[in-house]
Amino acid sequence: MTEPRWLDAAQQRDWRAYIEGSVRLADLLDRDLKSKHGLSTAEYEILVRLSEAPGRRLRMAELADFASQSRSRLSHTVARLECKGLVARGTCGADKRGVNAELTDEGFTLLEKAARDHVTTVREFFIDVIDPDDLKAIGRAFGAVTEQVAKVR
Amino acid sequence: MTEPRWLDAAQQRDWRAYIEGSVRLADLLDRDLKSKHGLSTAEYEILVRLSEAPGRRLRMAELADFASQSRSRLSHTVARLECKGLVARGTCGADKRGVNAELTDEGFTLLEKAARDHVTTVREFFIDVIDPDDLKAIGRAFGAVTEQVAKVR
DNA sequence: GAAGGTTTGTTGAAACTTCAATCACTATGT
DNA sequence: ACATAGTGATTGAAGTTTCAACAAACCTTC
Repeated sequence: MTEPRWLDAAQQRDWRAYIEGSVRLADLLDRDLKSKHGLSTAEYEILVRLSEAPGRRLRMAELADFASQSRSRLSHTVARLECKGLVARGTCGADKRGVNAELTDEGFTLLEKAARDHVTTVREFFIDVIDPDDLKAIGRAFGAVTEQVAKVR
Repeated sequence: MTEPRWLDAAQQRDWRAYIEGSVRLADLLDRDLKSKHGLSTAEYEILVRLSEAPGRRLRMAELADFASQSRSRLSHTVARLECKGLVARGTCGADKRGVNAELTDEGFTLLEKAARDHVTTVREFFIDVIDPDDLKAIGRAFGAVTEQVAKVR
């Protein structure tokens, strides 16, 4: 059994700080969104992506990709959002297999409110506690991570 | 309704890069651990914390804290780990409410194997694709995030 | 020393995610 | 034109997490 390249003390500290911080932050953001607007982070992410798409609509597969969710998970979640009246589903013209998810007016209104609170919380617990240069570093680093993960997918 | 302080373009780019990268990385690590060793990230985290504790044992509440999990979740997860024979539960002497979770030899052996593979994957998709200075920045930043989150809990 | 409040850990049900199977449609090759 | 494979999306069941309620032990204070 070949010995792996273990992390040195500093790398381990940084990696663990990241794990702990990211879990705690995700937890907090989730509770915040849920308590104030009844949305999970996953649902919020879906609404955001739809709101930015042309015509506020996207095919399920694209939406799944933008929101970093599996298709199955997206199906279930969109079904729930449809029940709440925040999203509507319809067939898209060309490909009869395709399904479009579209943000309803009600969904857009809710999202506008949720986004305001959300950005405030993101600032309070993330942006405003981080040195601006460190934030840039985070952007670079996680861009690289995404690229690397994409290579094997 | 007062207008919130929205993120500027660069902040938004960095924040989104982080969200996407962290979700994709967590996903990948989870699948990796599960396929190679049958462990979820949450279970792995628990085994790691136990392995580092004196006597390889910890009270449930401490373990929950170290592993950034709710007590309820920990109860369920430890129950599953106990079924698999990786962890054992016993009462702790002083406080009769307390329960100790202890890593079994079998659990330790599995963890040793899992940790080797895990560190390799963490390197491949995180450590080794990030500039060392950026990694330090991540450590600083998420340390600050953890502190800030801890203030309100 | 008993009442009231807090902490610890578990439980069951509800909500959510994952996994494998499936269905409907499209694309390809012969 | 037909068979075959591939793609898009959904489904139900199994597994996991969250939530609220609970019981047992501890702590305080009168």
